[in-house]
Amino acid sequence: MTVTIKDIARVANCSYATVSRALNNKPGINAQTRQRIVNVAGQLGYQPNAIARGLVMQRTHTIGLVIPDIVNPFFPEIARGVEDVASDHGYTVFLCNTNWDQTKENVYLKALQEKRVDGIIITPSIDLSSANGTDYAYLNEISLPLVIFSGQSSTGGHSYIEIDNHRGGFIATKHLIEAGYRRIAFIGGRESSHSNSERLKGYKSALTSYEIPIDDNFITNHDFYSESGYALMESLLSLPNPPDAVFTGNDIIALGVLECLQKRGIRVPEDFGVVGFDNIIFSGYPQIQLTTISQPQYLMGKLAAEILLNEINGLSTKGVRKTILEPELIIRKTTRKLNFPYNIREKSR
Amino acid sequence: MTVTIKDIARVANCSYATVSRALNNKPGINAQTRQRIVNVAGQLGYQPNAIARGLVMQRTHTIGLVIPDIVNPFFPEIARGVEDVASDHGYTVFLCNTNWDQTKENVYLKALQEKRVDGIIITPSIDLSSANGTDYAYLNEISLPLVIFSGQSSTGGHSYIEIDNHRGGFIATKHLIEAGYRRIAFIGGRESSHSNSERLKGYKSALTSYEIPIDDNFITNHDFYSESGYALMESLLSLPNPPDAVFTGNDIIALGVLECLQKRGIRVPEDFGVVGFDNIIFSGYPQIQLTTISQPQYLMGKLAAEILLNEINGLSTKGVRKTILEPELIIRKTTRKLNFPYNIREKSR
DNA sequence: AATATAATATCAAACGTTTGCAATCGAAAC
DNA sequence: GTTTCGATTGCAAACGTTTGATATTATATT
Repeated sequence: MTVTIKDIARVANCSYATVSRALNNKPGINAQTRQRIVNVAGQLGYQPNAIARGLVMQRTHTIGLVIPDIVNPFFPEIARGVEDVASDHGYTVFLCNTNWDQTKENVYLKALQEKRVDGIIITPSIDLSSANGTDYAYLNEISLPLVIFSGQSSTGGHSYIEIDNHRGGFIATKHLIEAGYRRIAFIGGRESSHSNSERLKGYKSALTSYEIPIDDNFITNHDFYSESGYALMESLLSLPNPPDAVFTGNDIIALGVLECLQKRGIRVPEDFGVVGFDNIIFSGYPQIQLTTISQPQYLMGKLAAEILLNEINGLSTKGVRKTILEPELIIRKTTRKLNFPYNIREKSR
Repeated sequence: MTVTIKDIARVANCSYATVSRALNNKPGINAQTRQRIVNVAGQLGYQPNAIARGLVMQRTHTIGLVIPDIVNPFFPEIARGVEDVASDHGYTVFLCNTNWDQTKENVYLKALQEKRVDGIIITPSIDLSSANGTDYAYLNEISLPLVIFSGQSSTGGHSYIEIDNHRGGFIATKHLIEAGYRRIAFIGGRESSHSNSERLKGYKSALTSYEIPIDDNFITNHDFYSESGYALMESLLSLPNPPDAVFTGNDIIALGVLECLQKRGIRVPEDFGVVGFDNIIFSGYPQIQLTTISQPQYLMGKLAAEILLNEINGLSTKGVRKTILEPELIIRKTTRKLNFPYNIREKSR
């Protein structure tokens, strides 16, 4: 049925070793025979079998990308970044979407290893640094090149790349404070997510810096979905002394928050400020104009892939590489301008 | 380094044929030996080599998904759908994002075949039915199970699934007409895209049904991106006799259109109506509220994968299967309510 | 006790490549 | 006319599985 190297050898009248060498531009083949073989291969419509090749080469030119939520526009940009560099280097990527499901994450990781991918990029659905060891020990058991995206290695044994989430949370909150909001709440996503908990820490740190007391009732977490943002906003507003601003775990949550606010007829930014995180493309749309913290998504995807590919090809200098990017505050229309002489001085962090 | 079936055989003191059968729950193995082997495998941390298995089985439990734009929220939902059913059936999916680049599409298709995927789901970047044969002959040369997503087979040789784009274009335009808009323009995406040209045909057909003349100046095409929608809206507005409504090739374009309109201070829906296509999640957000044509994205992804898997496993009744779903008009806030007694009768299509 | 039968285990080929080593072949060198 | 050398080419093993055919063993049957 399918044509193999042996078929070519038969019609080109040579051994299949020669065919292999000719087709792969290996040295030591007569130019004419090479040409003859190439012609025959073309005529027969030969398509090399990457599976067979992978078996002997112990390399599949395949990488795995494990992400928690392909529907959040943050991740497609990442995926595009890794995919672009992967394909530029002749690699193909397995997409694994976990829906924040740890079990699924484990299943995928196992499958990827069985499929003998050359490396893995993963956004773990839980915080490796705080998780109890047993849960996520498996990540440390992976001997493949692996880069952790937006999360840190629990052992320090893997490269990772992320934005400085703590700082991101800090400048977001600082901005709210400077814009004159005082009762600032936090609506996070998954409590167990690394990025989420770092952002929360940044939030707390900013409040502390400005000597604003931290109110535990103002700190909420649930999901990285807008429904969750909507619901938590509802509950925050029903507090006896509700907040006048909120910093959210990501932009999607913020959209839910905005929806709630609009429904309640609360004016943004006049009476209520909101700052998101990620700067997904939709946050910049004129109807939304969400103030947020920017992550260079496509670039981060590219970087992650480059780091991984270097590691795969043994080019990385001494293994583990930690890349931390600077977050950037994007001021738009969901926070008011600083025009209150509040006379506040930021304490050093 | 890595432990193989032979290692297990050695310590379990049996042949590796036995190990294989034991681990795969094949019959004819003594319960005790099986248990012993399973134990050994566990102790050694054995991970089956899917590459080797794929070579002998001629099956990789892998499918390819080729889409033109992972960043358009339409496609991540699709991807999630196919991935969910794939993973439920023990399949892994290669994600291939072409950025509407035909060359890239070809490269990917070749790579997928070389990697011996069991099947492919593809949204072709050009219209197969109208493309000149040579260009897209390659799709017909693919002997793998293949389902065409949102596009039709040029030969009828492949299954496909899509929404009725013609009808979608028709009801979108009809709605604009019934809402009282009269100078209705079309801002499409890729002219060569199947779905786009079908939607355009539907648009024309609706105008004709209502005896509204078709103005070629009102028919524009470029990209499926919002920048393109913005730019084309600009140019339409600079026409001596500009339109008062627009039907766009997809929601993303509509967002660009809306942005332009807002910038120009044109009131929507009072003075200008816009209808999109796809009903991506963001179209429903309170700040956007775009009237559009709905496609059940996740479901379509699931269906595509199910059809493909059936074909792979030889379950499909007699090969080619054509699935065409009904589009649904979602009326929101970018078109005004029908409150003009225009006294118009729809001609039968 | 000898034979038939069923249960279990092994052998070896196959899947389609790559590659170290050996073999061949001309021609150049002596 | 040998010998030697370099350029080509071929051989065969290896990668890690699966599986049909066969061999072995234990049990049941007479």
